[in-house]
Amino acid sequence: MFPTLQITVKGLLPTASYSFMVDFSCIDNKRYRYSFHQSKWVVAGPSDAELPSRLHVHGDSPALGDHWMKQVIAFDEIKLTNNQLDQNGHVIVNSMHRYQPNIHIIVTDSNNDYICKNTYVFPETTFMAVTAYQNHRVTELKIESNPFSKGFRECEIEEIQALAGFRFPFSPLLKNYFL
Amino acid sequence: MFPTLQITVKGLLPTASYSFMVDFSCIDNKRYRYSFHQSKWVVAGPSDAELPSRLHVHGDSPALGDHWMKQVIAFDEIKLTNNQLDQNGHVIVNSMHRYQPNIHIIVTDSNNDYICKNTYVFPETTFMAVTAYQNHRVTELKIESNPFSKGFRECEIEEIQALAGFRFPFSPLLKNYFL
DNA sequence: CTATTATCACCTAGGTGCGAAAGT
DNA sequence: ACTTTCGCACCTAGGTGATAATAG
Repeated sequence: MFPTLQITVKGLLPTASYSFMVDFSCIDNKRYRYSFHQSKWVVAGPSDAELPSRLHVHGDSPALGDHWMKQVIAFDEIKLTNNQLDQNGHVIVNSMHRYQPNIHIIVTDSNNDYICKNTYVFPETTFMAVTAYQNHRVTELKIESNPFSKGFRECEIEEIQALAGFRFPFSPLLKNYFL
Repeated sequence: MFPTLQITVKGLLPTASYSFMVDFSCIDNKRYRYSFHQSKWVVAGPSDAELPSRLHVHGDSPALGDHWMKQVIAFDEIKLTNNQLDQNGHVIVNSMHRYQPNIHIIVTDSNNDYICKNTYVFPETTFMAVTAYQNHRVTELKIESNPFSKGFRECEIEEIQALAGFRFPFSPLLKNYFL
């Protein structure tokens, strides 16, 4: 899942135990398709049948409030799949449906038994699940922003940097500019 | 550090909180050199000055007894250095000295405050710290056993497997045997 | 026709010993 | 003469979109 869902938290009890979890809810009961003509997503019918969302538990859970508060909490281990039979623990979603990630903060006692939870929802994190990008500008945005997509960047300076193996303007070997 | 130091534990309290740590003690006050003639390490003088060993804390710490008991505990994040000024948190050792890893299990309360600890020492894990292998049979052993050294293996079958991209005797494409 | 899957080249990130060079 | 450092090729491991093949 890129970009990565990440949050910072304040106000936890430093020595209390918390677990952080994320699930995904289908935002409406609709299936979408992308209208190339209108350059936007349009409703294509009612939503497909959906299994209850799998809960993704942040790998640091359970941990003390102190731990969660001292750095950005990144849910960079979340993987999505459209395979309803998935055995890898990935979160199952329906392609062409809109989703909203929900962040749950669970408070547990020293035995990690449940005490209570709060749920936080950030509407700006909604997204459309797809198996292929429908809009080239989204592709471009991802290529520009994801380090693993550097091989697809067209920006000239980036290409030369990749060939040269170093960053301007610090060149250990000037001749490498023209490989 | 390869091979990786790893242990299994039994008999912890499933809901008590533990931290696992390793430090390294110089086994004797001697510096060694490798006698190629005698094919063994011989004492070369008194040990060099040594700073107190850095403590390596297992990344899962603190965690419940339950967590530690349900899988092998691998200290695969330990890194050794001979740089006394190291800033990366690696464990500092003197080259050409013999070391013994010591495993500490610390029990903490729900606030992660210290309660008590036990230390376990396995003499079969002693090793000589080096900056270059002194005995080619050690090099060979490491090349054969470490997956990251596959590029140096001479065993023919391994080489062909690497080229073919699959393992005998299950060949998706027989012609690939002779690449 | 549209959506999905599988394979691929191309990356990031980092763990190996080799061998030349440098240090002591 | 012995020890250490550094850049290198070669790996493991896995995250990208492109593309062609497949499914429905």
